[in-house]
Amino acid sequence: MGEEDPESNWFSKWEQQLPKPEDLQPPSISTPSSQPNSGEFDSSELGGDEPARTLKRPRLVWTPQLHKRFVDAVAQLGIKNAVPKTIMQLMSVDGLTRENVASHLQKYRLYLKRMQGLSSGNGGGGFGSGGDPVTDRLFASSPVPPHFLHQSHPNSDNFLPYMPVAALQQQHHHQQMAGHHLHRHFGSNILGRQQPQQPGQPVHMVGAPVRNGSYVEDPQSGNEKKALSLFPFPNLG
DNA sequence: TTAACAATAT
DNA sequence: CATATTGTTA
Repeated sequence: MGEEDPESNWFSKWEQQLPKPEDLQPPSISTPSSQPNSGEFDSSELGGDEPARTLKRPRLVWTPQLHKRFVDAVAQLGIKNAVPKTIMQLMSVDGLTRENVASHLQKYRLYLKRMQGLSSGNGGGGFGSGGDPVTDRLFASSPVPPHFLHQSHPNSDNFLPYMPVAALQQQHHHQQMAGHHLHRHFGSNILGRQQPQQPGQPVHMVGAPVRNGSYVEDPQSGNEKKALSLFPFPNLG
């Protein structure tokens, strides 16, 4: 009885939160009658769901849209302030955690670094070693600000391009003391995370975790953990 | 204690 | 390979 299937809980809700299906809608999907609910599940599914903490969520699928917001946030913040927490807050993506951004940020930095050292005219048609076109595909789908490749001057403080970032408002409230639980009442937020929608861009979530394209594994059903990297990009094939 | 970062694991 | 997770340091 220990193991259960918390996935479908907040999961289905996330999907409903989709902002708008840009133009992706492959044929033969949308089969609502088939919810991968492996039967057994907790019947305590009242409005007091708090799956945000403690439960493991499926691997986040970084869609180009999500990455776009990521790069956008980093660009606005500047490399200097581009730290996971700030980026996450500026992205205003529901459900996104600091760890999620941190992990992606790490890879993104590697991507930038790689590009710097390798920006030698290799226009010849052949990507040299290591230059996996597939790997860059995601990052390539988003324009990388040029100043990203610059080194922050140790002396010059921050000269951010523009910082209307009122969203950086940190919750200078009582921080959750470790060792005690705190019951909270969520309104429309699925996750136990508050989203300070302040800045001029009251954008909501972008990017779906799963839906026509990527798929998350099923912990109960065998071991088929095949996350397909298929995003709706007819352009970048 | 939190958070960033690096290294590692899945 | 992509993301998660962990370890270490600030």
